[in-house]
Amino acid sequence: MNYWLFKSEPGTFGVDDLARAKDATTPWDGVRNYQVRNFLRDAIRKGDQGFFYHSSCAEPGIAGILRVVRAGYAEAAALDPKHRYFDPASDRASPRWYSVDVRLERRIEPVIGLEKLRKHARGALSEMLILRRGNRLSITPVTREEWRFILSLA
DNA sequence: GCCAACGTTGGC
DNA sequence: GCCAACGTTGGC
Repeated sequence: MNYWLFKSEPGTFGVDDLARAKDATTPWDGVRNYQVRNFLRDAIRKGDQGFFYHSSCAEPGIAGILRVVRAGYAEAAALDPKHRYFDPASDRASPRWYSVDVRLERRIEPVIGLEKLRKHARGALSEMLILRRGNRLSITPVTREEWRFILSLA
């Protein structure tokens, strides 16, 4: 089983939105970066866990724990001409974009803030991609050690 | 294949 | 709103 960090802006879609969704489950869609697309298509498996990270907001940080309940499949939004994520270059036979389904396992309250994570940027979290300057990937891998360490901060 | 311009991201 | 960093685009 692998661990990931899923990043989203709560103003667009945050933990509260996921909690309200049916079965607290949603397709993680809208990814338009090829490196992250490859994670969705090839690496993220059913049963994997992830942190739900809130970015571009008043309190950036980890706000919940997710479970992947469906592995990568062709992103539906890219195939829907009426959807804002529609991409005419994607089709069902050879999809360009992928999504996985995630379910909210639990919230983390209070949020484990970015500030708190940074305190360990030279220690246990020295390899943490989210702490790297300029990192823009919306999904990043998390090691088992990082996962456990961060949970201990909660 | 290069690279400048542009758009997006995300912390502050 | 600002700015740094990065990915993508498109002319050449």
